[in-house]
Amino acid sequence: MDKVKVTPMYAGVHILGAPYQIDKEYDYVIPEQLSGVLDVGSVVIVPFGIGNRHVAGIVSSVKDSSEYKNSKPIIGTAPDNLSIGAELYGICEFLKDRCFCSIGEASKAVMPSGFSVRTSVFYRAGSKARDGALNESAAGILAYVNEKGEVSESELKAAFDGSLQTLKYLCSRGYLSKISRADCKVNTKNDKYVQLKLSSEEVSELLSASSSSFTVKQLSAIAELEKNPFSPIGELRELSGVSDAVIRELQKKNVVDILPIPKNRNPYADIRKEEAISDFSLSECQRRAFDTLYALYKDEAPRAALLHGVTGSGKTNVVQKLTDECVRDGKSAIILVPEIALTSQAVGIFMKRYGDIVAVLHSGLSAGERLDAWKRIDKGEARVILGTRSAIFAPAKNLGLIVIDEEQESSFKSEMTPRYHARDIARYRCGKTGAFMLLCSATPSIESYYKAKEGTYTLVEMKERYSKGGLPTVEMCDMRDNKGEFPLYSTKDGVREILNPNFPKILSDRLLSELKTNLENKQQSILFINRRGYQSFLSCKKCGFVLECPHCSVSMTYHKYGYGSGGRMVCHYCGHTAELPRVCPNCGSEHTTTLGYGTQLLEEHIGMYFPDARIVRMDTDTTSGKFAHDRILESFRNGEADILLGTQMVTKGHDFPNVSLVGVLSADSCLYMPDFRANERTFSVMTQVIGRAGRAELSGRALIQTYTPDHDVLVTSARQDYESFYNSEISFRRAALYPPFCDMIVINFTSAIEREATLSIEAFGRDLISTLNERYSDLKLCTFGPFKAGVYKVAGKYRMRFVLKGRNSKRLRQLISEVYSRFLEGSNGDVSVSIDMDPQNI
DNA sequence: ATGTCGTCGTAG
DNA sequence: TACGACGACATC
Repeated sequence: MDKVKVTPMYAGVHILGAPYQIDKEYDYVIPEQLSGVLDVGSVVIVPFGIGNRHVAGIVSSVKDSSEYKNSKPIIGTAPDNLSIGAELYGICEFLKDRCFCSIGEASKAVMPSGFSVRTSVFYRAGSKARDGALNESAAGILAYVNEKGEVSESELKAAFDGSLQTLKYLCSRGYLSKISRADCKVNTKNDKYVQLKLSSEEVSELLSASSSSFTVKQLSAIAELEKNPFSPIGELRELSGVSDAVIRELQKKNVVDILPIPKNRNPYADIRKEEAISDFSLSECQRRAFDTLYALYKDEAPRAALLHGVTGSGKTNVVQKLTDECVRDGKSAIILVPEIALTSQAVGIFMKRYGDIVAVLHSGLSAGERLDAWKRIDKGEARVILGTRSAIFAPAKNLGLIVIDEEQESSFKSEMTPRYHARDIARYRCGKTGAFMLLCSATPSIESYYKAKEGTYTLVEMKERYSKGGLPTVEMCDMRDNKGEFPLYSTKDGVREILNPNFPKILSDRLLSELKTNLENKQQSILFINRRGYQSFLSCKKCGFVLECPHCSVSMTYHKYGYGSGGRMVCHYCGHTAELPRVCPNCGSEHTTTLGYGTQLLEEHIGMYFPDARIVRMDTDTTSGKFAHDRILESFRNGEADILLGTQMVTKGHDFPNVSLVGVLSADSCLYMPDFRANERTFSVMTQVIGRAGRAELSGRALIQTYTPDHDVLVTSARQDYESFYNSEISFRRAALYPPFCDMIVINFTSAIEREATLSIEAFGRDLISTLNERYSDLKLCTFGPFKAGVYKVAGKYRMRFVLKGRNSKRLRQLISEVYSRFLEGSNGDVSVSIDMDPQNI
């Protein structure tokens, strides 16, 4: 007898737009025409709710029976039968369990790109219209719909304002019927560019005219545009020192166009696989590491390893050789890097090596590009996947290897819902597929190193530098002894004038003389400083007032624009800007002053000491444009500048053969942050930035300016002595009960209404503690709070938090999920809650 | 979230 | 008696 093939008749579906409390599997009938087409992970359109609104859902199971008696039928599928597949659907469930998000929110993180489904509502003539008196507006709407046949709700709203009640009335009386339709969209992201519409003659005429109808700011924007007549609006804003409003004004005056340009330039188009793969051989040390890792990779069981190698030990080479093997075996590899800026470098290396089977995934790509890459991976055409955090969701087929480079970086943790850590997803995927997970770092996170020591991961160490230069020599520069910088004089017109009387003493004599030496020897230097902007705050000498952002509880930073005197106060949290006040807003005194220093001031300062030095500054303000990052690094690498100064960005794994000096301006500003990971981060940053010196032939040296030269973290990082640092840090973590000896859960409450935030977090806390005592007393859990977040107010919203310490067990997550759902059911939307498992910032 | 249904208060 | 506001309730 022939086997009868049973086609499943029902599909379990999760509604994508459903909030957490009601996010569960709903059973739908699979209609005839869709039988056999649907599978776990398929995106479908279904009727939902009493009004049968058409909404998007994702198939979570297919089955031939359902408990539920009144299942509705599935309407249809997304275009191209879009499906994330069973493996990625599994990740969504994992995310829901770990991050307390809905399947819909999880799938948004996992799906190819800005895919979205919008439901629109239409009205058409009803079937059973009764006669009767209609008021004027109802009759008008009815006539309008009857004439057009079918009209969208948005059109009706526009044509007859506020007609919602009337529409409802007409529907309930059968005059009209409501139709819901869902359409799927792939959003295109745009960059705003400004295009100058004047010729250079017209511009010079404008600029030289004694009086004109343009303001100073408008003219400075035009002058800047002349140099680059087509530039991103953000870059123009920074370079010319004007706000968007000024640029919009120019648009009104018909001098510029503001154009939305889809982010669709493919930055990697011109990189092609080289004819012959430029091969290299591994050093003895690298070879040993590779052999161990290769054996683990070959093992069928899921394995994980931590590759700990000092800066410059050539971890990338080992990773490449391992990827070679993975590719040769016909498997896929996912390689994660911490930042977009680092992808281009990696892309160069990998494209040349593997050509067309490389796919790149990161948030800087256009929606179309990302969808493209996603599909190539999904079809199995691309097998070497390179990207940032979200690339961990790549639909790789036959996964063999996941590499996380610089695994300690906090950028692997998402700060948006779902607040996942790429490392956890990697572990989950490797567990499911038997792939090999490799974490790489010169300064591993304490958690990972602990796991490696405990044997959860295999620890592989590389202690030798690949290059000849050896480790840089490090010198602590005790700023308490610093006698101050030598004064600079100008002798213009025979008058001796001190040029830098008001500058804070931020550079030690040592650093200045080393910089001088380097300039004379035509070698390059890198300076690292932790703050951007010109000066960190504005304060009144008379009353002590400090200018705060009106929307946030932080002080505003002074930013100088260009090298004129113009500048504005900027909030680094919400982006709000304000004029520099002439007098103290509190007491009216004229004796206000700006204090502290940032990248801009340092740049200006260095420029005064070394007028002939070519300096580039790299911080978020100078890297807003697309590829600005690459451009700056490339020009520095090519020797077009002598000194590179900037924030964290300058510390990341770039190879600069001609850099022999690294200076850290204020090592102390990284320490003493109110975060239990402050030491770890400082150690990591210090080690990385020191490691920038002396990569090739040159021997390097590093100068660390500090007020606490004996600080354990600085001393150990100066020696590049991770082991000692780890030992002291791990005993602190053990004593104070911090990860890895517990898991932390932070529950954040945010509301524009201060009282609401306080009241709801208190209610939540009460419910949590009583539920814990009554029904979860078996859990060992410490609760702290509620208290205000470190920065209480951001962008006008008050933030409260509740902190839990305990073991991240199934049962703990159940408790949290239960209390969270209960809270959501009773909430009115004034307060938003987010739950963060093992946050990177406390 | 979103929409429906039932109960209650107030205007007519 | 009738209509609108508000809360409970369900979503396959």
